[in-house]
Amino acid sequence: MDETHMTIGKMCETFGVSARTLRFYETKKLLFPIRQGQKRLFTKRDRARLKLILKGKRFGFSLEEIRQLLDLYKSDQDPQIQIKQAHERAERQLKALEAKKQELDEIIEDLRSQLAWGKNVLSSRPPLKPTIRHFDQ
Amino acid sequence: MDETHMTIGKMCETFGVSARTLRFYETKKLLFPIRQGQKRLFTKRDRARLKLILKGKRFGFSLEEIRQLLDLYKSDQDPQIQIKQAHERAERQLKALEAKKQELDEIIEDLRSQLAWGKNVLSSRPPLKPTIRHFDQ
DNA sequence: CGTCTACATTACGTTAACGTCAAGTTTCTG
DNA sequence: CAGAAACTTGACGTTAACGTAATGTAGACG
Repeated sequence: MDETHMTIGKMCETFGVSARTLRFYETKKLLFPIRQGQKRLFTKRDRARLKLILKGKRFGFSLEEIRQLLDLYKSDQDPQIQIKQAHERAERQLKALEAKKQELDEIIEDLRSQLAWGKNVLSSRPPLKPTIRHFDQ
Repeated sequence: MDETHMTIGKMCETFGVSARTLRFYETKKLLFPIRQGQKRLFTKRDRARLKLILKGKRFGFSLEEIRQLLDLYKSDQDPQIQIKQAHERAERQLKALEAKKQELDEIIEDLRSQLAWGKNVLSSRPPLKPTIRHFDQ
């Protein structure tokens, strides 16, 4: 059992995804398993990438967005200028992410105020005293 | 010009969406324009809902998720028990939202550390001293 | 009256992200 | 060595969220 190389089946049970999904991610250049004959072997790097893919998906990113995020990790060993470009791309991504976070905060706030409203309604209608306005609506 | 009722065209230009989209949202029970003959007239309530729809979309929610959020607003004038149920649903939603926010924070953190790494690489290769390793890669 | 504009309905097309067979290998195991 | 297990490559199916005609109508206007 080489811990640095995992078969597709082992990957599936480890990460709770289907084999189809892993193959699909390969065609989409998200993963790059090496080959042993026909069979795929997923490396430590693939596993790290998959973790971020799943994290991104749980959050709601598209695979294309995730690929762009992953690409930030890719150019580590490129010459200076590419690193700089990657860095700039990363900062733009970060801005976008924080904008998204802002949207989420707004939605949460909208719901919170709505919740508060609901609570007020509940507390202004004590359950022991049956409400007078039965047929409002 | 009745400010409380808007035609579909006016809606489009106000919110920057297509007529198809508005009709589609109607079929999906997200909007409930009234009819004047054949024509749709969108009420203030529809506009409020559309605002939240668009906000949710910018964030990345599916229409189904958005519909569930909107349903929280729906039962305001229902009897007590429904308010209470809505309130509970709202709190579950809120939990989910905050979990999502947590995911986002994690991704942002992942990227931040990667960014820091990029910066280190950059700063460890001062731009004035042309790098020795021109043909690495 | 004819034409334009704004709207309507119906219906087929599109992209993303896989699911789901089908059918053929390769590898393990008794 | 036979059969199961695990894998492979197609290739078609599915859902979501609309786009994009194609075609029809109702009212405004010169």
